[in-house]
Amino acid sequence: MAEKEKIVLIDGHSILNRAFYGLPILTNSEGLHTNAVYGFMNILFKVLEKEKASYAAVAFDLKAPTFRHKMFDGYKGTRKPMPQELHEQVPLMKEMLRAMQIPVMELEGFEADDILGTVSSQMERAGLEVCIVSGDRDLLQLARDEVRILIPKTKASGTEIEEYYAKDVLERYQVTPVQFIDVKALMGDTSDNIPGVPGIGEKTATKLIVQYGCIEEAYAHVDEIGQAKAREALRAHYDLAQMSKTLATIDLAAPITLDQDAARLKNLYTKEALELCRRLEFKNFLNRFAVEEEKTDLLACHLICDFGEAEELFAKAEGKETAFFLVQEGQRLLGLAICFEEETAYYLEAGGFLTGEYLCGKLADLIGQVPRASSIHLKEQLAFLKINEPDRKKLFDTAIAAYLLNPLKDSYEPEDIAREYLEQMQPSRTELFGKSLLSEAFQEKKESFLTWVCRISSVLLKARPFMEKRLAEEGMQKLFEEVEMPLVYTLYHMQEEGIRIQAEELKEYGQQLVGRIEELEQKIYDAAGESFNINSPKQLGVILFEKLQLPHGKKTKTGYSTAADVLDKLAVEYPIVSDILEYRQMTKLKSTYADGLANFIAPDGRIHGKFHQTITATGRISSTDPNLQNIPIRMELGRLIRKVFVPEDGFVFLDADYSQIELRVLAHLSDDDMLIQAYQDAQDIHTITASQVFHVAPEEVTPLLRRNAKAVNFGIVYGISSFGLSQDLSISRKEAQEYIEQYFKTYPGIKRFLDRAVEEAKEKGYVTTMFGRRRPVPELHSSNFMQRSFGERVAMNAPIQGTAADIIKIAMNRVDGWLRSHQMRSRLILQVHDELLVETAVEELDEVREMLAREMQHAADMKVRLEVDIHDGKNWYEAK
DNA sequence: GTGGTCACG
DNA sequence: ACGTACGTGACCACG
Repeated sequence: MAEKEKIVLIDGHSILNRAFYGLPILTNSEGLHTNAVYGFMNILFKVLEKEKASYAAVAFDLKAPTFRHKMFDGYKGTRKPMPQELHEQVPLMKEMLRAMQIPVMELEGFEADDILGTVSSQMERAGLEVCIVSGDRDLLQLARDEVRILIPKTKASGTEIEEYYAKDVLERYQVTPVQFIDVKALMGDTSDNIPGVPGIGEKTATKLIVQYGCIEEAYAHVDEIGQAKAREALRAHYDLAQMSKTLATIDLAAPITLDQDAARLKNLYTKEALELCRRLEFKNFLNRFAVEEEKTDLLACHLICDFGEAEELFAKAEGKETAFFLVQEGQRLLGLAICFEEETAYYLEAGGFLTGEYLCGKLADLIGQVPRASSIHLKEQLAFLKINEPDRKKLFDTAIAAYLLNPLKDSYEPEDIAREYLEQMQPSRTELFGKSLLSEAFQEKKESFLTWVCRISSVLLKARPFMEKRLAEEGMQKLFEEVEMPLVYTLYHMQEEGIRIQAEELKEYGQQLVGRIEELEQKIYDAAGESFNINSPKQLGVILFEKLQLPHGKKTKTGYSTAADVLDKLAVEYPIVSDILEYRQMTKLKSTYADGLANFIAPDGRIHGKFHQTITATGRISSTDPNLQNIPIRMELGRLIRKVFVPEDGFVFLDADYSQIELRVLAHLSDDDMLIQAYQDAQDIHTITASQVFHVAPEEVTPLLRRNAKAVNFGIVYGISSFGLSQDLSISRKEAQEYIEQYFKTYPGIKRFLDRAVEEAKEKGYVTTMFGRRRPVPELHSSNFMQRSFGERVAMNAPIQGTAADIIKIAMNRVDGWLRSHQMRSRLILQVHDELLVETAVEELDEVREMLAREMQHAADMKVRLEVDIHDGKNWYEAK
C-alpha cells in the first residue's frame, strides 16, 4: 500500500510567538528584528524535512486576537498586546512564506485555530495524513488517528518536537482529544480568555471528565460528585461552564476551503526567498539556496604548478593592488591563492619547484612592489610570510576591518565578507569539504577546491575598497590603520615568543593539590553519608538540599543553585559546605591550571597561547589555548601557580599595570571636575570617593566605607544598577540606591556622561570610544525590560572598557615597536587587559623599565594622568 | 552542545 | 513583576 501523502498545517502566530520568546534578540544591520522569523523558518524546515511532507499551509489570525463569538464580546480577556518587535515581524513572515510559495490562510472573524481545525478535517477526508504544528496545547483537541499535533519546544539542545496522535493525548492527559475541550473549559485559560469554572483546576477538571466523559454528563450527575468544593463550583457556575466550552471549542466548519494544489510544496528556495534571507541576514539559510543561485561571478580560476608560469604571474602582478590567501594545513603550506584582476584569480600549488619558501618569498617581494595587499586572518599567515616593516602599512586584513565595522559578529570568514560587503554568496569550506583535510579536498575535489580558494582571493581584493570607505565614513580609519593593523604584528610576536613554564614545578604543584583533594573528598563523603560526584551541581544539590535538608537559596533553571555565593552563606554553619567550597577551588586549580597548562607546554619549554583580536564586543583582546588572561591571583594558593611562569636565563620579568585605568578613562570622558580633581590630589581614589560620597574626612574613612566606595566605583564602570550593587555589597536595594544617588550628587558630571551615553546609543544605535571604536547596542530598542536594561548598562560600560582597551593596544604597539627597533633582546610576551608582561634581558632592565613607564603613560593624552605600576621578579608571582 | 561554575580584568 | 552588575575562556557533567 502506498504511503499517504502528508500535509503540514502551521499555526502561524503561535509558532512566531514561540520563536520570538524562545530566541535571543536578533536584528539585521537595518535594525529590523528578525528572531521570530528565523525561529519560525527553523521549525518549518525541520518539520518539512522530517515529515517529507508534500503539502503545507500556514494559518494566521487576521487581526490582533479576536473573540471567538460575538455573544461574548462583553467578556474581557487578559491577553497582552503583541510587542512591537514581534509585530513588525508578522508581515515579514508572510512575505517569506509567499516567497517560498506556501499559502497563507486568513479569515475575517475567525481565529487561526478554526482555520486549522476546518482545513485539517477537510484534508483528512481528502485522504491526507495531517500534521498540525503549533506552540499551543489547545490544538490537541484536533488530534485524530490520522491527524497529529506537533509541538516544537525550543530547548537548550536544539528544537525538540512533541508529537500527539489521538492515542497520545489519551495517554498523556487521560482524556480523548474531544474531551480535552471539556477539561480546558472547566479549568479555564486566561491567556485564551476562557474563564473556566472558578475553583476547578487541571486536576479536578481531568478527574471529572475522566469520570463523566463530558461537561454535560458531569452536570447530569452533579449531585453524585464527591468533592464538595468541585460540586458547589459547578452548581454555581453553570453559565460560565457552558460559555467556556463554546469558547474552547475549535470550529471545524469555518467558511474556508484550502486549495490543495496551491498548498502542494514547490521550490521553497526561490529567488525572492533568497533576496529576503539576504536582507534579513539569515546566513545559516543561505547555503540552502546555493544550488539555485546563478553563478555569482564569472571568475576565471587558474591552477599553476609550473615554475615558469609562476614567475610570469608574479611579474604580471607587479604594481597592481593584490589580494592573497595562503592555504595551510598545520605547519605545512599547501599553496597560495592570489588575485589582482577583476575577473581572474590563481592558485599556486606548493610542490616541485614551487616550494613553500619560494612562494612566500615571491609573495613578500611582490608586496614590496604593489600599492596595497589584502588578506584575511593575517596573523595566522605571518609564520610563512615575513613582511618588511615599511610594507606593513600596505596590508589590509579584511577580518579586522569587518570586526571594527561590527564587533558583535561571531565569524569573519571570507564567505561572511562576501555576503556582507559584496552581496555575493559563497559556499564555505565546511559546506564544500566537510571535515576533510584541505590536502584531501585538493586531491579529491580539485575543481571545487580551486574555485573555493580563487574566490576567496577575489573577495579579498574586491571587498577592500568598500570596507575602507565604511571605515572612513564611520570614523575608524585611523583606529584601523594605526592601532588594529599594527597590533596584528604585535600579537603575532607575542604568540611566537610564548612564556616559559617550569614543567617539573608545575607537576609538583599539581601533586600537592591531589593530596588535599583526596582528603576533602573523603570528608565530604563522610559528612554526606555516601559518595557521589561533587563536581556535578545536580548531584550536589540533591545531597545538600534534599538529603541533608540545608536551606536552599536561589534556584537555577535546572535545579538548586550551588554557586559559591550561595554556599558561602551556608559555610559558617555547615562544615561540609566549606569543605565543598575548598574542594571546588582545589579541583579548579588542578584541572584548569596544573593539568590544563601542562598540556600546552611546547617542545621549547614555553606556552605559545593565542591572542584573538576579533572576539570581544568592546575591543579587548581575548586569549585561548590556553587562556593566559585568567591565571589565578586573588587567592594565595592559586597565586602560587605564577611561580612556574619564569623568564629564560639571563632575563627577568617586568610587569607593568595601569592603575585604575577605567576610572581614569571615566574621569576623562565625563569631564567631571570633582573626579578629575580627586585624581590630581589623591593617593587613593576609593578613599577619596568614600570621603566625598559619605561626607567624612579622608582620615576618618573606615575600611568598610572604603570598600563600599570601591564597589560603587566598580558599579559605575559596569553601568550601575541598584540591584547589582546591592548584591555585591550584601545590602538592600534601597541602601544601594541611596549610595548611587549620593555618588551622582558628588559627581554630577558622571551622571551627565552616563545619561548621555544611553541617550546617544538610543539615537544612533551605537556608542563610541575615545578613539572612535564603535559598539552597537541593539538591545536598547527592546520592549523587554531586562534586555533594555542590559542595553543601558552596555551603553554606559562600552565606552569606558573600550577606551581602556584602545589605550593598552596603543601602548602594546609602541612597546613592541620600540623593543624591536632598538634591537633589544627583551620581549613583550603577555597582555592582561590593563597589564603588560615583558621578558627583560638583565642588562636592559633599567632602560626597558623606563620605556615601559613612558610608553604606557603617554599612550593617550587625557585630563588625568595615566599611572603605571611596574615590578620586576624572577617569576610572574614576584613581578606582580 | 549547553548550562553551571569559577578563574581573570 | 520582571530578575542583573561589564568583558572573557576552560572545565565538568549531562542529555
